[in-house]
Amino acid sequence: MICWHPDVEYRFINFLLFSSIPMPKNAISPTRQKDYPEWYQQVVKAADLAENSPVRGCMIIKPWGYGIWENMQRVLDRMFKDTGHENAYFPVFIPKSFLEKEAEHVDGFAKECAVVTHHRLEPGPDGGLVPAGELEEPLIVRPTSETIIGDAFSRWVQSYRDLPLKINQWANVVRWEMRTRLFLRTAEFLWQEGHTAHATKQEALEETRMMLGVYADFAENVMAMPVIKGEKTAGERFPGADVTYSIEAMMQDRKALQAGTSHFLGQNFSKAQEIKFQDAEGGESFAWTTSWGVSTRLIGALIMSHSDDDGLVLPPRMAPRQVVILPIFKNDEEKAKVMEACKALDKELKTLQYHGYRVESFVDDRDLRGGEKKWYHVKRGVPIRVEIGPRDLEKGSVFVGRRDQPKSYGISQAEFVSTLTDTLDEIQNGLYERALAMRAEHTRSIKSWDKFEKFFTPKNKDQPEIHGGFAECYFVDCPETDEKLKPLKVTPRCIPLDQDNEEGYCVFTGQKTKVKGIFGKSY
RNA sequence: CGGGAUGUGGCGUAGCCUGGUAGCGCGCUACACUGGGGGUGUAGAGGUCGCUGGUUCAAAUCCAGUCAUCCCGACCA
Repeated sequence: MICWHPDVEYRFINFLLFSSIPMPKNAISPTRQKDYPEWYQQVVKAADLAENSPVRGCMIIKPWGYGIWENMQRVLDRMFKDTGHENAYFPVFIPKSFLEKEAEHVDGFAKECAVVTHHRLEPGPDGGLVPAGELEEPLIVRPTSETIIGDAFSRWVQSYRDLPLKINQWANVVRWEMRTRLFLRTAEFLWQEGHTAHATKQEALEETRMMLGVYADFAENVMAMPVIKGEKTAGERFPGADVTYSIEAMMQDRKALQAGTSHFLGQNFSKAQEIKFQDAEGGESFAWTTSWGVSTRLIGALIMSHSDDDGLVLPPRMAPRQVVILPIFKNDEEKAKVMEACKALDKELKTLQYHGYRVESFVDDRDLRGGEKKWYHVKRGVPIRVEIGPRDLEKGSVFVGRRDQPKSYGISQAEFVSTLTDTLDEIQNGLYERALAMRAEHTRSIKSWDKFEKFFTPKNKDQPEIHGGFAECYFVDCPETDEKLKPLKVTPRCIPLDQDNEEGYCVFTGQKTKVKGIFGKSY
């Protein structure tokens, strides 16, 4: 600068601050890189999925979030029925004595049970209401329903002809957690729990694995979320189960999320609750039972699998609405024409079928500024935005924005409609491929403790950056292994069902073994 | 339940150290301009500073207690 003058400098700074220098702008702050947990919270908020409730640890699921859950329910419910299950409903309250029957089960859940001790409120001395009418036997708000369903099963099952018994219920459960996060861990959550009883061990085991397969199929093909099917180690097993299987997914911060579990309960619950039957030979046997479940946690998994720094990204098969139509006009005259065209397109799109269901589209004709409206839908993860304005009407075209890519493009309306379901599939598959590539990039086969330790240690200890991932290691499931992992906050996620059966040495104990496990930090 | 922090209009916050009855941003309302993009301007509405008590002429500001929330641990879908 040749001559300096305060005013000049002021204008220069002003220019820098307010002129239209294009700055990379994201709808969500902070970004994933900067503060992943906070990013997650902001996405939930910006997409209007849920909010914290007046009751600590509980959440209010808002329409857009509940819409996702309804889609999950719809698809899963059909899958359950296709594999021979029926829905039923059991009470939210469980007599305390029921929970006491299975020792391991008690240990697992007692610490986090909500207990009902009274059945009435009376005016208190200070004007408020105080509980009165103490119950003779306290009731537990179900943390899971093995015990109360098992009790029913014990009455329903008499003969081998009553088996198998395959029941599912959609319900809410309560677990009084210390620390909660929307969708990932809440004190009350929605889920489905399947409970089955079988005449033979073999059949029960097959059921357990089949349902694990159903979950994996759903996660990968409907949620576009790649998962690893595997068995849980002893330390991670469901309280009271002989074998616990799970599907494990990698989130974008490279932490693992258990997305669904399927338990082989052996005869533990049937013996505790006397689920027994007379077999064909006239002898008396205990049934073999299973239980399996997924919860609203899947919504958390969905968010963290695909979303970006502009907010939620929904795979089309999960989106409550696949298409939003945005009318663009300047005056009433244009509005009339544009709205007519929008409604016609909306109607036409709704006649299309996508994976067995109607395509859901809607016209957003709210009186909002264009940009605001666009970002509203970007943040909510609507897969496809269609803009229609006067110019498009003349050309018979539409302007299309896809949530999975930054750029918009023009296309003839006829072509848009005829290729819509293909485009949706392209988005759906693209999201899966992207998540799969991300997981592959951060999965390592690790053979030494040194490398293992390094893999899971952040460079910056005070403000840990996103690091680690999945480590695939030979290991022996024993207390020594668990102890060694503790300081790293790494846990065995699962023992994958796919094993190559080659021999190696346990990374933690040095013992010879054929078993490989997946290790990671987890939610 | 251990360690740390916070509690001010719908949301986010300044003020608190050095007491003198609240300021800002976003949002909201109205109008105008603008209109393929989260724009601009003008005018408004909205709080007594978590709760209780104390110190003081005077407290959002100091003290005590209490409740709630958040973060870090132990526990967990």
